[in-house]
Amino acid sequence: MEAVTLFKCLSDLSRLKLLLLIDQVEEACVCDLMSAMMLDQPRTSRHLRDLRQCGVVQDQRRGKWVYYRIHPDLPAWALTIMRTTAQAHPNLLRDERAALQSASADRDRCGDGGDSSLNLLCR
Amino acid sequence: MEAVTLFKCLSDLSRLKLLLLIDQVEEACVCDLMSAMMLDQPRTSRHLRDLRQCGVVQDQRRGKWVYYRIHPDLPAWALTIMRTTAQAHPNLLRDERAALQSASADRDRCGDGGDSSLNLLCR
DNA sequence: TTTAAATATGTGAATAATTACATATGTATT
DNA sequence: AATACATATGTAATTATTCACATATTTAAA
Repeated sequence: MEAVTLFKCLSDLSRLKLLLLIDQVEEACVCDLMSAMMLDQPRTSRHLRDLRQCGVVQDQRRGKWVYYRIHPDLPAWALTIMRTTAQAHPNLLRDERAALQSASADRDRCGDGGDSSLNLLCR
Repeated sequence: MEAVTLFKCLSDLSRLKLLLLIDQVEEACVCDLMSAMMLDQPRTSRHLRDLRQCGVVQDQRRGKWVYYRIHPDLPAWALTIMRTTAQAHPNLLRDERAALQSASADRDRCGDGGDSSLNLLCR
């Protein structure tokens, strides 16, 4: 991966947050990411597509949901850069991480493949 | 410094190279940077101004020349990111570093404040 | 005080990135 | 097969970035 490619991905605040968030939670569906980021659906999807096309994340469909995670082939230096950034900015993802955690907690409570319409945070 | 600010600086190949090059040689004048990068003067100057405005480099005029160096207040995480990138891409600056070294060697040979018109590489 | 070298900037054109809104696709459920 | 939910994409408008060319500024030297 070219250095500039990664930096372009990281040079937009939404994409940067999405990427660091995905790294921190291992895996997340678009649904949870957009609600955690308070970003509308098309924009979330487009940013994720950008990240995917750069090879920095991987998507996997499971039923209705599409889950994103860091691409397994992402070189170590890229991970180092992402994590260095996250460590140096401990508050950058504060709200988003809290929202994401409570969303997935809610889903766990309501059943995983279950009716997400009960989950207010996932809409 | 905001993370996105640094990544914007690094998301253009010329700026990335300029920045890593400056870091590696401690200090360089615009003159040498543009010849090493084989970039025209206005573009070199504009990129350096961008880097300066983001607070990532510092300029200092000494006579006719303006010298750029990494800003002393640049946070450690930013340096880590730059150097991680450089380490992971050992060939990125190969030609530029060679050109820069031979240019400064030439200047040393011809005398430092001296007539740079004899220095073919510095024009 | 003219000249030349080094660097910076004004400005319009060209390109690229981002957004907004509508609509399409894929999947499960009824 | 009809419906609803999750996600993706077409497209036009907006905004930001980059570029090219000319010109300005600063400094040293003649």
